[in-house]
Amino acid sequence: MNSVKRACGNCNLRELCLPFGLSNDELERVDEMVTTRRKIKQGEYLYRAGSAFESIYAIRSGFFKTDVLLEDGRDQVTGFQMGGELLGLDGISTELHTCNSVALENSEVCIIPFSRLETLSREIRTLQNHFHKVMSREIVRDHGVMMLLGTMRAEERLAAFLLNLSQRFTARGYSHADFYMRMTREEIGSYLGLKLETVSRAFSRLQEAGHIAVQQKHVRILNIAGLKALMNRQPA
Amino acid sequence: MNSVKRACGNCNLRELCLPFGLSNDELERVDEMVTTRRKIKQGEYLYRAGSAFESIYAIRSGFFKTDVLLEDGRDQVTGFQMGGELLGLDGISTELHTCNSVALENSEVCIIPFSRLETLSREIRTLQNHFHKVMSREIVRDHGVMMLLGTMRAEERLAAFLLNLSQRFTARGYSHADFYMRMTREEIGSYLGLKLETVSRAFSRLQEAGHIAVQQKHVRILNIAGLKALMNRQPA
DNA sequence: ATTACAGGTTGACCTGGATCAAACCAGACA
DNA sequence: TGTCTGGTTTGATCCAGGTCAACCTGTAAT
Repeated sequence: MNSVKRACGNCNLRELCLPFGLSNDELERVDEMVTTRRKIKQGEYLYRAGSAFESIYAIRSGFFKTDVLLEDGRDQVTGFQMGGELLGLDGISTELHTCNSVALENSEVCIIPFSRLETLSREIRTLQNHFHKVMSREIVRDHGVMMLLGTMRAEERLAAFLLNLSQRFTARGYSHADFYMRMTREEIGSYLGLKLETVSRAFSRLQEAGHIAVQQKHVRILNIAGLKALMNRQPA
Repeated sequence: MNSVKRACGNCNLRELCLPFGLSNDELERVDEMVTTRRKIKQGEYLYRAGSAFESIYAIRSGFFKTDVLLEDGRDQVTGFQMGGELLGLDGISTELHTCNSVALENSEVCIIPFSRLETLSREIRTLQNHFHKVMSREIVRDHGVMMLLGTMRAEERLAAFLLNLSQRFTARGYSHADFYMRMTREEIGSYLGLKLETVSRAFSRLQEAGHIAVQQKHVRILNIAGLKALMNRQPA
């Protein structure tokens, strides 16, 4: 943990993150709310299911996954998060975290005490509205995953996944067509409702079809249109 | 559409719905916000994907489903909603609805203009916090569905689904063990990521195992513990 | 009562992805 | 430089659920 001044004002993720669309004045007030950061090493937990919820977290750098697990040991990755995205929204409802959040690379988050966020968003309309939009966006994203898990075949799921990553990398100023994935095949599989072998085969088939070039975690997208077309194929 | 006075104060779903935990004073102010209701006949749309978002809706009576559809015609039921639950939260993010909402029986909703809800929740802390909890709960629910779609086998999915319905009916004062389902096998299948035939077979197998008694849409739960145990079985 | 029809059940067969098993590869470390 | 290890790829086989098809049931209209 370390405290900071001018957290948000200087952050280049500002426009992707919570302070989106705020005036300088308002930005300063948000800065007062976000006084501490926390570094999380690769493999460490940001929070665990069942622990008390007090804050949400904005990713300043790095990469995370969230997962839930059943009593019997089965688990499901519910999302991968990158810079500018918020973690911990699931904890608001019961004031307990309902999933685990693990850093997939060395990362840093800004700590946003939730009660202060509520106070401030009673005072700043723009902040309030934007926070609501962020929560709503998470719901929409989840519906997309449900769609994917409920109706798509393995290759379509992977195509959808890669397109989504690509688009999020683009929004952060990275190449849309050439990136390293931080997660393993098994984690991708868990997220997509597939086994790691199936994920691996799907990668191979997309490569054979000339849509992508893969080498371990390094992916290059060669034919975006092809991937998109794949997603909209009728099943069977 | 018809206007009403004392919408929430007289509503027996008050404690399940948005006004949860409000004082009488606050309740009156919420009443002023919720001035109109709307009846939707079975099969009619409350809203459609792509239409402008202006309000969220609280279900006063009846039963709904929401679904998203892909260009190619495939669709996925993303949820079933009953009295006291909110509809339309997905629309906040883009100010366009992202799914369709259809009444599965003759229903009535209270219209909650979203901008007024934001105004009021800047003034009433309890309302603000409760609204955040409701949104967060939706995210948690979605994670549950992702878990179900990603890791469970057909019978487990159906067991989880029935237990969830049972629990929600209980919260509304209906029998936890004896209810009519408003949705078809196909709709259940779409929600659970299964074909209707598989849903039908799963019903039959749960019945053979003595966990439930089914006759079309009428379900009786005979062995809750059995259903719960089923959900926590290791796959294969 | 008779018919029509949407929804539900059941059977037979097929297939995509799971499972099991054996290499393979790249980076870490001695 | 070799070897260890966690992750990945690939092959062979299996099976849960999909697909196709026939039939049943309850409701509602005539």
